[in-house]
Amino acid sequence: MAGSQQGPRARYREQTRAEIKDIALRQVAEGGTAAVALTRIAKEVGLSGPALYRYFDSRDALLSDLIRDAYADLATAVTAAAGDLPSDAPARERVRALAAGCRGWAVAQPHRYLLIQGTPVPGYSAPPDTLESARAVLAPFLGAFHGARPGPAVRPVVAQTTAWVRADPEVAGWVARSTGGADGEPATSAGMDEEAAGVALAGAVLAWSHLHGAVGLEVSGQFDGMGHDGGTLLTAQVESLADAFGLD
Amino acid sequence: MAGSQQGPRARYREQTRAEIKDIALRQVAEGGTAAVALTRIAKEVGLSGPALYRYFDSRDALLSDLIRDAYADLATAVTAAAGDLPSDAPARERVRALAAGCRGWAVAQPHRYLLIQGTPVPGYSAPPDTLESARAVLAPFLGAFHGARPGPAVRPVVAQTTAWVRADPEVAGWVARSTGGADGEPATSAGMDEEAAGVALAGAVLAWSHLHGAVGLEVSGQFDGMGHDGGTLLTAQVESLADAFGLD
DNA sequence: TGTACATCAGTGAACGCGCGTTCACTGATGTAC
DNA sequence: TGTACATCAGTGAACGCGCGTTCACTGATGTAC
Repeated sequence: MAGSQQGPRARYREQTRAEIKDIALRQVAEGGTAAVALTRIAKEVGLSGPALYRYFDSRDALLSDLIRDAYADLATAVTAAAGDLPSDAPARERVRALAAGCRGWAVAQPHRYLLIQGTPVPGYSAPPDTLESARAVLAPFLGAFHGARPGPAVRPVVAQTTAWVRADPEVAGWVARSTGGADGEPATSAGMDEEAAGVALAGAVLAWSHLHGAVGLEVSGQFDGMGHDGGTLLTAQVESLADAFGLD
Repeated sequence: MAGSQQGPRARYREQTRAEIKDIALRQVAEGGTAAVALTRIAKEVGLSGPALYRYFDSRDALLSDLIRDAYADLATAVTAAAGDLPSDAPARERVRALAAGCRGWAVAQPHRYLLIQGTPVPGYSAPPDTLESARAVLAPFLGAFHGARPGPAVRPVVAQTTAWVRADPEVAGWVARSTGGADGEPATSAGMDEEAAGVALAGAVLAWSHLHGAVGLEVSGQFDGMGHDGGTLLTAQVESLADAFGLD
């Protein structure tokens, strides 16, 4: 009834879908998004070209799926990194772990990271649920920055995110839920909590930007031959960020 | 004799080359690197397809030129931003100006920035002089971070860059030259100066990473609908960086 | 100033390629009575 | 348990397309004497 129980036909179908995606991912790894070609996928999976249309509506639909999966997977990795910590771990350590988890995932499969972060694909518009997945990645960071004491350097960002939270109740609700506040609390309406939400959101967005910078440079190979370790760079940025937010 | 004096034939040639590049750039803006098509360029510029081969050896050669130009142009913009400052401006202000200059250039022509920073193009290897251009972009930052006092958060990066400077005399020479030290000084060999070079280089690399993060997120449109201003984010990161390096 | 020659811009035809996608059709697998 | 029907996976042929690039060739523009 829940759909998890499925006949052999449906199972085989999922299996083939997965195989198609695997091959497509390998093509991404080898030549970027532009190198994904249904014709070659079909050949490799042992099907005729048109047969692929039983599994994906179009090439774009396939790409959308890959991006969706990558986001979801990254979110899982980051969440797992948070889960490995003792629940009383200090905020700074949480941020460290989250950042390291994110980088670890990206470095292990650069092509999938580029799928998320890379140049928008020509003529291709991201699937709408991407936003939701992006939020899933950010959510753990919100918790880590909840209750932080932002210093002067980052205060303008806090002001901006606070305004954002105030203006968009939907975002406010998301932040409130993600910072682990009980669902019952009216976190959305109380003025004090809006400010706290702004702080948490500012931290998360800044963390995301730091990650995008350090990991992006590393993954796109800009440090090759520079004798540079991307991890060191990211760590430095994360520590600076933690300092700027007065984390313990 | 210097080649700047040229006949009308050569001038017309340069003009056509420029026109071809303009159209190619517009194609990049509209659909990414993959959308650059010689056939369509030829049609638009009023030539037959094969005629383009009088101006560029191949499609890859054309793309290389675009990337080269973008790098050079960004370097010019950043250098100009540095030049607008009074020569006795404090280091923090220098970094601010440099970062703002870089972002300004990128935001004004996002597609060219993506050409530099974006996902590596499938099957395309960057032209060798890219490295030199990248250095030209970084050079002004070296000057700004020269003589900085790095705090604990960024010290691991400094250690790494110092080791790098020590190991690669060519890089050491570049840093020495770019920090405005007189060419006569043996900046490469003296131990004290190697440390200073490491500090400057660490600052520059970190600045680059911060820029890549904030500007990259903004340019690839990840803040759209977030009610977020990329400039605020970048400023916050730059101030944090300046703090971490103890800039005045 | 005029002529002979070299250089260069540009053409049109042709190459083969792989691409995404549609269509009408076949055979196997499930489902309902 | 057996039969009738619906669903689904997969095929092969065909579509038109735009692409990068090569080739042999023409005509205009410069250069040398």
